[in-house]
Amino acid sequence: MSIFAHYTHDFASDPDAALQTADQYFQKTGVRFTPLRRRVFEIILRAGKPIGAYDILKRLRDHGKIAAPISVYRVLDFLIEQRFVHRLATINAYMACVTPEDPHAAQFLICQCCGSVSEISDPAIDKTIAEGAATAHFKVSYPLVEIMGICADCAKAGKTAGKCKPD
Amino acid sequence: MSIFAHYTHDFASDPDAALQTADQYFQKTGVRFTPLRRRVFEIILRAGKPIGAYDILKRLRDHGKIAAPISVYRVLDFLIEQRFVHRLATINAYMACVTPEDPHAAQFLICQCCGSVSEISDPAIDKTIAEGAATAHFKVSYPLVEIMGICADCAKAGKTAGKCKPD
DNA sequence: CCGGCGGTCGTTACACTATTACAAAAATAC
DNA sequence: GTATTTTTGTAATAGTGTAACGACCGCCGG
Repeated sequence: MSIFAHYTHDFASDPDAALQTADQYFQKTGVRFTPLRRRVFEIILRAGKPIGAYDILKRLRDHGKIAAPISVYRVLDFLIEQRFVHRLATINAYMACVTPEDPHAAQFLICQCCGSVSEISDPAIDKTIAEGAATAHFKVSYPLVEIMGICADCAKAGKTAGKCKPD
Repeated sequence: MSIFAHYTHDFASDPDAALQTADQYFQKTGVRFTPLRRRVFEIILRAGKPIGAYDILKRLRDHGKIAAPISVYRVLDFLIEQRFVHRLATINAYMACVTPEDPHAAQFLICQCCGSVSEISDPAIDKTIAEGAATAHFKVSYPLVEIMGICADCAKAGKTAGKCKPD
């Protein structure tokens, strides 16, 4: 259990449970969770870390599915809209979020050394952003916060942004 | 004069002055501000809004310069490192910042209707992000905040995220 | 039953964004 | 003036995302 456990979504710890949650959610809402959509969501969940669109495509094909990029992007758009998946613009990757019922603004800590990403959900950050935008009379639809830096593990190993190997 | 004037960088209002500032800055620091780098910075300044790497390339070529994408990207890396240019990850575009001497975390308000981008620099946002990251023992190198939504002008015209034409 | 309708998916082609590898040229240092 | 470092050029390619169009599938009303 990491030091972030109380703070991050344990989005990758149990893909099966997450899929079940999704099944129930879509059953309840009547939104169509088709086999393709479910399959893509499962791939993202089992990746255990952010995954690129073309990696998803590769894994679809590994399972005998013939698919084009556009199929993946369409499903990603759907899953993002349904709040089951986040897009990380800085690294062009996608990761799962298992708490779509609880709409929240998420922030991401992206390690420049090891590539790991932690999702946090800090209301204080969300609040100051909302206030800053309001000052500019700007109506927020989606606040994207991607914090680049060095994670605790890499920092402990003596790594820095410029040099990702220990001294 | 916009309502943001006290709040945003008026980065595009006077390209000539910005270029002069850059000239002086690089003279002072001894960092090489080559003709190509200056030319690209000028193009970004005169664009008056975020501009893509290939648009920069096009404009270089319009002025008789034969150049490849890599040239533009190298210059962009340089300008970003020198804090004269920001990269907007969500829209793959670049825009000028005229206050590199005053290192600051910037936040961007990106209008989903008209595509305009305002740069704000809200210390409160910066502070809460720093605190949130510290809680996770994460060492921040660059906090990226890109707030998607509807700008004041478009909101006034009755536009929304889904429908970018007035009712 | 079936015809229309909206949503989903397949197929093809393409546009846009960014990088690798190596060579030439220019500026700087000794 | 030669060696070294930095910058730029050249060519090819990798990676990311969309457009356009048609087929299919489920659903609803007639």
